[in-house]
Amino acid sequence: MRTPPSSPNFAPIKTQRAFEVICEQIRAQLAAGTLKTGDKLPAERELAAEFQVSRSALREALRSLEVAGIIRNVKGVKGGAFIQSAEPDRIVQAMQDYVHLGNVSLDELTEARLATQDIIVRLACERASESDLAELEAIAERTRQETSVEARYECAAAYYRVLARATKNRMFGIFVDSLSAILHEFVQGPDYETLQETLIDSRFKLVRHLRMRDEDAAAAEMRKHLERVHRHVRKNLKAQDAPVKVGKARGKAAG
Amino acid sequence: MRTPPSSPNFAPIKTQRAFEVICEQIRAQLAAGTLKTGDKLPAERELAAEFQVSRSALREALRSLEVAGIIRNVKGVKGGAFIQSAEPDRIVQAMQDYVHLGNVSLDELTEARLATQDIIVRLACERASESDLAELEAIAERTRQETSVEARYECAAAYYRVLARATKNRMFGIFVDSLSAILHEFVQGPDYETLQETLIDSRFKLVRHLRMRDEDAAAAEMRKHLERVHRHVRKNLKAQDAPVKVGKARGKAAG
DNA sequence: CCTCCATTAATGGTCAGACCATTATAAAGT
DNA sequence: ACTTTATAATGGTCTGACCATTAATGGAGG
Repeated sequence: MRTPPSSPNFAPIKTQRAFEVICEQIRAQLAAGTLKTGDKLPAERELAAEFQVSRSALREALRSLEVAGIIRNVKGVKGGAFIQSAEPDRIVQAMQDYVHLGNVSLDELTEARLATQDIIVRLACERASESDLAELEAIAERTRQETSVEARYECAAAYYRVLARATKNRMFGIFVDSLSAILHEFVQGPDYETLQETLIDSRFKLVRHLRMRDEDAAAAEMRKHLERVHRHVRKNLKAQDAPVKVGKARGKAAG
Repeated sequence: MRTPPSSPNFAPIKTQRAFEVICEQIRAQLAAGTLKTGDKLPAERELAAEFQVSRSALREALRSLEVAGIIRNVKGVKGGAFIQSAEPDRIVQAMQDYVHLGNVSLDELTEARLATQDIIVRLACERASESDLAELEAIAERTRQETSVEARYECAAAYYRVLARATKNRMFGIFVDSLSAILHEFVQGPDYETLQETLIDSRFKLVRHLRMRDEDAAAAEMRKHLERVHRHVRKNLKAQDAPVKVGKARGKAAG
């Protein structure tokens, strides 16, 4: 079973299913610019005829594209499949799935988050506009008024999102959103409230540092904050069965 | 059309389609641990009966899960839908789609890459085992022997992947893979070869720094390397029509 | 007893045609 | 001019069928 080091690089054969070919063609038109955001694809029955496949096969293709966030299906006359503008939701979903499949530990997530936020804070420090900063303050203020845990989480997510936006680089927004969404599943600790005052203080402090363009102070504040949250989350791992584990389950079919 | 600041937070209604409910249920079982990697779902016809939906609806659900990388469908007797172990491919695909939908510029990608690799190099510097380092050297050596552009790209991707793995944090691997895949579409410049010698040198130098655990030198080397690549890519933007643009196309249906 | 090959049954992939729910538009009524 | 009703297009679902692939079964031949 040895693999010669400079093997002829056989391409793994893969039965091309109809819907895959369709997806490829549409993705290709997307990459080529023939299709762009807002465009509408022909109706299903029509498209099926064009591709010369059955409607069900075509539908599976459309379903794939929809799940991938590329199109959006709308019912009724004048409905159809519309090319969507890019939303990071699907990436977040994909990362979430990845974690659920049991390959990433809480520590890894936290470390990635720490590192990512460090960059973000520093970039935001350079680039945040006054309106960004004002928005951050507004969100911090709103957090104080919210009571439900869920609403406060929403505020936190919004805060991080605005902070990421202040870097003027959308990639960071994606990373942050993904990590936030995943880590959110761990929160829900009972004494979540006790942290709140400290958290809100920290948010305001951070904005002050940003406004002073004090990169290091801002980064330090963020780090302190995240570590505090991490310690808290760690102690309150979602009760039942600690859904995230590292080990790879290598089991074979259990049918 | 104003949105009150503290609005009651109406949830956007959304017709629940059958296949979505199915997906949710399966995802839930996944998050709960009832389903785990390697498990096999019942056959389509059986599952459809269980959910009391038609086979087509069920298939659209399975298709979604497959596209999401959660299951893998295999034909034939003893075939079926198997829960997959986590592969970052889908995340990469999602990010690629995101970029294709026209929201991220080359500069953004490069900046994100620079920042990410900086972290990775520093962490790898702390944590890389000798076997990691040896593997990196082996890949660099192999790069020198490869001739085709495509093979060399493969080497580069492998190099970055191993480097990311050396951080012992899978999240970084995902980020890097995604960025690599996307940036790969930009490469393909004509004088790609002229860079090669410099590139390979750089790879070896980096490993030396890592082995000395000289974090700053390693990070600097990586930075220099990436900036060189970036300058090159920038000059050789894929001929035709520079597929990545920043502006948001806000057009409405063109059916 | 073992090996090899044809048969068979289960399964995913595809197809064809139908009906339902939703929705924008057109027509009709007031 | 406005409202109401019909109409037709469209996505979502259902039914039932057939095909291609594949693992297991079982028999033929050594």
